[in-house]
Formats: sequence, C-alpha cells, structure tokens
Amino acid sequence: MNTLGYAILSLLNQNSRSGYDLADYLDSIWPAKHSQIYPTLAKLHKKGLLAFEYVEQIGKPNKKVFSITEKGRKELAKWVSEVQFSSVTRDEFLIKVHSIGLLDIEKAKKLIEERIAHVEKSIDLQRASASIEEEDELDRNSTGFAKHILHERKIRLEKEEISWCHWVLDLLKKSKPKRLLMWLIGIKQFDLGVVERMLF
Amino acid sequence: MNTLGYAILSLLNQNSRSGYDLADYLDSIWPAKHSQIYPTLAKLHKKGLLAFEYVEQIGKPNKKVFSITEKGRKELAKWVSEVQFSSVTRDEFLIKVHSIGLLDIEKAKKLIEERIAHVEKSIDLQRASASIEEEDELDRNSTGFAKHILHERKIRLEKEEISWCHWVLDLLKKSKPKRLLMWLIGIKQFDLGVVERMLF
DNA sequence: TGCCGCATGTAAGGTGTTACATGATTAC
DNA sequence: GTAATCATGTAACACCTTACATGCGGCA
Repeated sequence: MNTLGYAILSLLNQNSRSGYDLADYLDSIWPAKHSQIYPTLAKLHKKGLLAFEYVEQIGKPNKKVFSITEKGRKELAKWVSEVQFSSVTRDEFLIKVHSIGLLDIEKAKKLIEERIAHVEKSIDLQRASASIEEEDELDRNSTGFAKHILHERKIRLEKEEISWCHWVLDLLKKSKPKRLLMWLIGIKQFDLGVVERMLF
Repeated sequence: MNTLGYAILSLLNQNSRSGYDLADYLDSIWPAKHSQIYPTLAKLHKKGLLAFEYVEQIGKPNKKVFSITEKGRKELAKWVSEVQFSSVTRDEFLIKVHSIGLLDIEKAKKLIEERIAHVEKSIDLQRASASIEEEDELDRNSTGFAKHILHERKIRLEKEEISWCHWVLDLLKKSKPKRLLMWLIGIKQFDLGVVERMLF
C-alpha cells in the first residue's frame, strides 16, 4: 500500500466521494491527478478496503461514489497509529533564492514580491473554502476538527512565509547602500549618474 | 532540462564540488539521491554546462570535482529570472492529522508530540550546520547571503510549526471535558471509574 | 570480522505528470 | 462555435527511490 492509498482512505473515511471529487480534497494533504487516483481506487477496491455504487445524475455524467469499508477503516487506523512519517518538499523557489546573487536588485526584489503575491493568493483561496465550514464544533472526533486544525496550520505557515519575505526585502534595501559604498571604495573616483542609478 | 539540473548548477555556482558532496547540500533546496545526481551531472556535462577534473585523495577514493562553466552560469541566470515556480509538499503527517479522529486522545497527543520532537531535531541540526558560517557578511551577492536567508526561512517555518503543535495540544486538552460532558448527557447514568479514565 | 564513511556508478521498480480518448452540458 | 466543467479511464513518459556492484581505509 502506498501513501496515496492512505490519503484516499482518510478522505473517504469522512465522506463518500467520487474519484473526480477526491482530486480537489487531496490537494490539501497529498496532491494527485485523476490519472493516478482512478487506478489507486481500483486497487483499494480489489483489496476490499472500499466499496462503490453508481450514482446517476441529471445534466452531468454518472459517477462512481466510493465509501470506506470496515476493513479499510481498520487498515487506516493502524497506519495512522504508526508514529513514523516521511515528508518531502520540492520548491523551485528555494533554488531561485539560493541563486539570488545572480540577479540584479530589481529582479531580486521582484522574485520575493512575486512570492508574496503567490502566497497571498493561496491564503485567499484557503479562506474562501474554509468560511463555509462552521467553527464552533471543536470536538476532536468531529469531521470539522481535523480540517480546522489543518487549515490553521496552512494559514500560519503561509503568514510566516510572507513575514519572512518582507524581512528579506528589508535586507535587500539595506544591502544596497553597503554595496554602493564597497564599490566606491574599490574605484575611488566616481560618476554621479552611476551613483544615482545604484540608489534608485 | 529538469529542476534537479538547475539545483545542481545553483550549488556549483557557489562552490566546485563532487557528486557525492552535492547530495548533502541539495537537501536544503531540492533533495536527491546519488543515483539521480550522477546521471544528471553527466547530462549537464554533455551539454557543456559544467566541467570536471579528477582529484586524487589520500586515504579516500579519488573524486570528480565539478565546476560550472560560463554557459552553465548563463543558463542558470536565465532560469532564475523567470518568475514562475512550481512547488509540491507531500507530508504523511498531514494525512495522519486529517484522520486524527480515529485515534484515542493519548495516541493523538503522541502524534503531535512526536512531530514536535521531529521538528526540534531538525532545528538543532540546522543550527549546528549554520554556526560554522559567519553572519556579518550581508552583501546580497556574497555566497553567505543566500544561505543565510534560506536558513532563516527554514527556522521560522519550523518554529511556527512547533507553535501550531502546541496550539493543537491545547485544543486536545480542552476537547476532553467537553467530550466527557456529551457522553454523560448521552447516558444519564455513569460509573466513576470510566469518568476517571476519560479525564486522566 | 563486520560495519561505516567515502566515492562513483548502473538497474529495476515505484510514483507522478502529461497527453490521449470519449462524451454530455453549460456559458460566453 | 469554442472553451470549460463534469466524469472515468488508459498509455507513455519523466522523475525518484531502492537495491546492487565495487573497492579502500578506519574503527570496534
């Protein structure tokens, strides 16, 4: 059993859903495309961890709605109890930050500002989807509890990232005069036009 | 060209290194195993983006030390200037949190506490590797600058995660009496032994 | 004696993405 | 009429991990 399988079981444990729907919900815990979800659902079904029924719809294609079985719930519970967890993050932004020295100051600022925009957009999307849910349900076993704390986690981390971005932008502003100074010391004679271009 | 290629170019742009060494440094920006690094280095070399020389060592196997070429630096600079960045995080912990309702309160706490331990260990490792570097160099183009801000980013996000963990632990403690109360309302008659087990 | 670290690589297998295939309905 | 959304799937490819192969030196 691979991790995607457990992610799917985890979602189906809260609500029966179609494979198509799963893709959206998976994004928050273990992103996957349809082409990966459908074969995995078939595999889980073959193992008896979930069941499905065809649901006819009007104006839309029919769908297969999957639900978790008792066996599936047990399998999931067992896995969740195991303490180990592997985690990988691959973010192209980190590589670009690592090579930020290759960029001139304008492009460096742009890199960070684009990141801020990107993360803020994500926060807005997050808020939009969360506002539907009610927040007073704080019982640990309720469906809303897990979603609520995962949502809070994402928002906190994203806000921290934005605060870090502003911290970097500050450093970039400060580094400018220092760079100018070092350059002036290096050449000893200077042209005011060049100085202006480096400051503004 | 894939992203790993750019990650390698980015590291080699700061320092010439062997494939074996790259693995350690890659962890912070784009994790990869040796079996993936060596073929990628060969591919980059074939494209003329990097050069290498054999370095003999005493008491250790000889190594191939790679350095970036002018062509490689240009290719990297071009890619870094492009604003788009894709990012994926796949963390089993998120799935387990999503299914936290399946665990009894002790196991739920343990899940979060293990996470705290895990992240704190990572912070310690991070600090240990960073203390070697000097911090007064704040010029944007210096080798240390990028490492310094990436290091700060990681620490900030990890601290935020720990703070979130404590927030969750608090919620778990609060949810306990409420759960008990609801249970009592449900059954109307009760056994003190059961009550004690649910509280402590 | 056996395992760990250094060092470079190949092979096989699993995971994930992009593209293809089909087909109805709704919105611009 | 063209694209977008709903809906399920397969095929080909790219990417990543695990295992294998080799070999020296140091350590318990």
